[in-house]
Amino acid sequence: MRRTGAAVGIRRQHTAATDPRGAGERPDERDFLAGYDPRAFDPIAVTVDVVALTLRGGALHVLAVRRGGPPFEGAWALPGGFVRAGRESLDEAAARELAEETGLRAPALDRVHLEQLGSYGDPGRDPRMPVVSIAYLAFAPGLPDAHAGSDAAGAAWLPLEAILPGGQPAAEPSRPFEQGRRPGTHGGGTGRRPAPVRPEAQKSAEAQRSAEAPEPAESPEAAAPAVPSGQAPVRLAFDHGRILADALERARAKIEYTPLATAFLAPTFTIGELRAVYETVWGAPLHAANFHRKVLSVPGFVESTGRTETDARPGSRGGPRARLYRSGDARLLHPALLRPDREAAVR
Amino acid sequence: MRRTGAAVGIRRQHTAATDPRGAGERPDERDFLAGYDPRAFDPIAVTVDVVALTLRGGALHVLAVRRGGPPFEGAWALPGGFVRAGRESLDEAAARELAEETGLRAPALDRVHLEQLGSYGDPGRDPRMPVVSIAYLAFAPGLPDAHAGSDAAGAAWLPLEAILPGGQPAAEPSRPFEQGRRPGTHGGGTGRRPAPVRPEAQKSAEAQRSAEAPEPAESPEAAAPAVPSGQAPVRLAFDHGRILADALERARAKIEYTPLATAFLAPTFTIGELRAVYETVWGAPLHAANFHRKVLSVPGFVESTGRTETDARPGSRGGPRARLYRSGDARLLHPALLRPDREAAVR
DNA sequence: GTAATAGTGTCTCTCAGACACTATGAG
DNA sequence: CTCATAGTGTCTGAGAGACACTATTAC
Repeated sequence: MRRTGAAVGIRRQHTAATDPRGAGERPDERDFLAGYDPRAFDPIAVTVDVVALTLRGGALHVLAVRRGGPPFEGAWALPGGFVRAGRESLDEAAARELAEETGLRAPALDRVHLEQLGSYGDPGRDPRMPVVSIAYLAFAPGLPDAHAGSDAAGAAWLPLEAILPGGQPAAEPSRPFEQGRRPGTHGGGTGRRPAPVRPEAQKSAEAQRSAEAPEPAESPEAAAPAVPSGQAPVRLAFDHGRILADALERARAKIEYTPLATAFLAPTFTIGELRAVYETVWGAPLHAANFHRKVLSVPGFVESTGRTETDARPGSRGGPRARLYRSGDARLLHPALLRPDREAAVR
Repeated sequence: MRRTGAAVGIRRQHTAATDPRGAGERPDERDFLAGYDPRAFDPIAVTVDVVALTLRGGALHVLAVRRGGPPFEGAWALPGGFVRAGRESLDEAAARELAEETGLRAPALDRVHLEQLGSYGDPGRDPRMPVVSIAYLAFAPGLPDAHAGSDAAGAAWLPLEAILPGGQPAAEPSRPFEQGRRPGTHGGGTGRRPAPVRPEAQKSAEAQRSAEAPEPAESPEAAAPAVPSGQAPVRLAFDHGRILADALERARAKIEYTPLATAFLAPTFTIGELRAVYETVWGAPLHAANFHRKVLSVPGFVESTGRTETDARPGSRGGPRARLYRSGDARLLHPALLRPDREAAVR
């Protein structure tokens, strides 16, 4: 029997037994009436949760807020909130939540890519009441520290590797972020290319917090988990771990056939920076020369600005000034970039 | 609904109505109340809608129900209904709706692929009240006539071409279902089986009602549209037209990289039948010889049964007996099948 | 100087697409 | 017989991946 990833098998549900509502009458009638008085039904809360991804110092980070009360008090969770019934669309609600948590305003916010990821509504996912969450996925360029926004007890960018060690579903031999990048570990994670492991990615987790990306000023009163320190996997509240995993897989797939990787970068960028995005999100090193040629060969992916890097280049180890590009007008990459590996994902 | 005594804040969130984004007070306090009594919020109804696609006589059909009351009384709509709060997951709700509408029971229903498509929650999409719909997409093998299920005034399989003439986004020169086999065009294609396909699809609208798919006992009072007669595009109720368009695009993309096309077929099938699925869903003719080789070369896509067609082959105009295959165990096609042309279209 | 990067050239292998061709069976 | 299909052989062009190589800059 087929069925891919998120597919569900169908089982026959029976419901009659426990249905407290009228037995004889046509369900449609009930629905009709319920349509006018939804309170005849058990209420379901509708929220949006946002998985906002960004790159800080060469590592993927996700925006998280600290919960100030039970359940999961003190735990990290995805930012989100209730949809304002009838007054905003789901997309608008997600954008609003993102803006509140990041403190971004219009101009900067426009550079953020936001798309719907999926909905989560398993019974019991919130112990208090039935809640359906519509999850959104956001790609943002390097952002300043998260605002402990208006309605967030504490917000911070957490390194993804602290939450999803190894990187994700579909157990692959290639462990994206942690493994293979550490000095002591065996050569290359994927095994493909032992040498060119990018040092940036390597030191990212630590180096970042200390120097380039000092963690956001923690909400003072919150004593609990500061930004997690590398090793022990952080468990997100509710089913947010699963949502995050789904989001990561979506992000990895999406940059294959769309130019959205550029959404992680400044308006102008070098091919090397773009390659770093792919390497970080996919968790695998890419062949620099071929990547370069490939990107320039896909119509509409990037367009030249005619300029080159001029200022001091952070972390540069030397080399010629790279040319600067901006995002092109293509919405789909054609042909798509191919993720290395993939073999294992099939079975 | 259950509530736990000590509940605090469902999530840092302000109550929608007030949302003073209160200066001093901790938002979490308000959350406390909000989480505790969701009725403090304007209620949002949560429903699932199912886009069930099947192939009947060489044309894509979608399951639809006729609305028995306002709004959109008499119009066709996607089958769907309210999620039973706290007692079923979204997936289960979708499966339940599909079962009710198709009248399918366990064994047959297990062969149906069902996956979440996306959520729709624009304000005003239902004139009566705020409703968020989680849409599902189903691929089903040729199914019998739709049951006027327990809660459906009338249910029927409508030819997609009657609703989305021309087929959908990305307006292509290739018109999916209507475009005829151009004599002189290379062998295969939508034009493959000129006899069965064309006329069928064309007359399907009428023929179906009279012979092959007699409309489910029409809801007597509903005078409105019988199964739409070919030409005038049917407008679905609510935003279901857009949902259907999204579903079709998803289906077209999904069969590229998953073996889900086989979900439209019987447990065993020929390569020619499989190709007909692709041609119908993509609305474009494929090169028969290359398709054949390609399918057999993708690991895990199909596996041979060792048998060949034996019975009378409907619509056959001669030729050798085709070998029979069944679906393989791959979840992803590797490398993927490529859709002809491709242009722009991204969400 | 060394080391690392930007960018180009070019080879090989895979695969998609096109065509040619044989074999089979319905009418 | 004709004609449409099932299935195989094979060529060509595009493109991915690998490697070699030059040029440029930080240290």
